Amino acid sequence: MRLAELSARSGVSTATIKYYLREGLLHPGRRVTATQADYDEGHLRRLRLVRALIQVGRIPVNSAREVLAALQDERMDRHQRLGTATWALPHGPEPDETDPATEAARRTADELVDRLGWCCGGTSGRPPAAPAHGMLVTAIAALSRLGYPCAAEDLEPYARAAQRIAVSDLDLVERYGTPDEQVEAAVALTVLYEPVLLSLRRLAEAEESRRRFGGE
Amino acid sequence: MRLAELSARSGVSTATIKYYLREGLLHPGRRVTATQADYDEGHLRRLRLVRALIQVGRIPVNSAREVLAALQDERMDRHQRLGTATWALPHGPEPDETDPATEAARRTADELVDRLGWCCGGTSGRPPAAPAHGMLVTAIAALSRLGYPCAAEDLEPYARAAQRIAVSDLDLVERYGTPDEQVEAAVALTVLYEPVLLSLRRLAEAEESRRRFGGE
DNA sequence: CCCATATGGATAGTGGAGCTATCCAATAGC
DNA sequence: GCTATTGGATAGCTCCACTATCCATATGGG
Repeated sequence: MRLAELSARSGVSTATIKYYLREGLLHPGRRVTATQADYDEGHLRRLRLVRALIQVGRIPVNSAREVLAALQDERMDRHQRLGTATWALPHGPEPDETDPATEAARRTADELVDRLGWCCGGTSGRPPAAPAHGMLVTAIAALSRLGYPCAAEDLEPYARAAQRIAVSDLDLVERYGTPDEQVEAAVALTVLYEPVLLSLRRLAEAEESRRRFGGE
Repeated sequence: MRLAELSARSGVSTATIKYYLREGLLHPGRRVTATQADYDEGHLRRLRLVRALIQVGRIPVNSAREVLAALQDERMDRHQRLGTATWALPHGPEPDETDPATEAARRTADELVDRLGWCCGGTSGRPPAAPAHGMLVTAIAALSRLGYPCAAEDLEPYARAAQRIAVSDLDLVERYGTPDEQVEAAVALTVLYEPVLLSLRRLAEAEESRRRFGGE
């Protein structure tokens, strides 16, 4: 299939596809002549994934490139590929180390991780802290700077919920046969279930707020 | 306190504070002379909230203005103010109605909402669907376009987790005395717990992935 | 009282992200 | 042969969140 057809079948403009090709999000097609290239179903599939990551998952183009690179890196096993892909996801500003709230937040995060018995994510020892850990610390610091409580105790219900969610996630992933499929599934599900989760939470909050405060 | 002091105490540059004043995220200070204005602790607190929403919650400036406007609109009760504020939060692209996947996604979302017995969020009848509902439909459509399963059945564990999270959220909110404080708390917690939740999920996924696939 | 300094306000400019429009030479297909 | 289309390169556009400059007006140390 040629560029125009790839564009028609994906609903993405040729200009944008060319942009993704330039940015390395999409492999170049097989060159047929000097002025023509051939794209296959794999390109279509990849293009749809790229669009989903960028438009639905709101991942920046640069991060998307890294995520996609990780999921086809043959040198790593499933766990490593998933880890590398997750590593590349956007994770907001790094904690501001000059702020005392950050240090307290770090302790809270560590305590939480300890309570749950997770071995990744701690600051002390072990592999360099995951970006998600910095993200957590930044958010806790912001909350406490505003005077909102978020001790390990307050966060625990959220962490337990996250744990159950992760189990569901990996259950979904294991429905797929080959490790390759599993890794793509893991990335797609990690990223695309984020809006699902956030929107469900907002709907659930509305419901709970209605239940408690409705009709005042 | 004058602009320079507000800047020093908040860690936000005077240029940025002026920008927020222009954009209506921060009330102008009390004018003392033609060239001086006086800012109080309320300004400092508001400024910290604005920074948290924008930097940690990654809310666009325009949305932040609407959110902040809602939380001090005296004409509404708690439930309404919280709803209006949540309404203004960013929610990604609207579902693409020309795509058949969208229609299927809408049915899935409706079925899920039915199963849980939520009365908001449905498409049929009742108040105009919450933006979060569109966000959910878009995400489900994107997933199914990629060939990933997300029937109501698959989503139910996520929705149950969201429900528990919403209960925790509102419990935290109810720690605050006045409705005004509660509304601010609700908005701050809705927005600032999003990164908390996402980062906890990523950490939990890493843990679960290590448990299942680690050391291959 | 004087004058360097600081202040608040207005306006224009910056840099990054994610496309988008234009141009071009080489071909495909009639 | 001739027109329309293709892939590729490049420059431009729009939006966003700031940021830098300018200016008239106070302020405060001497």
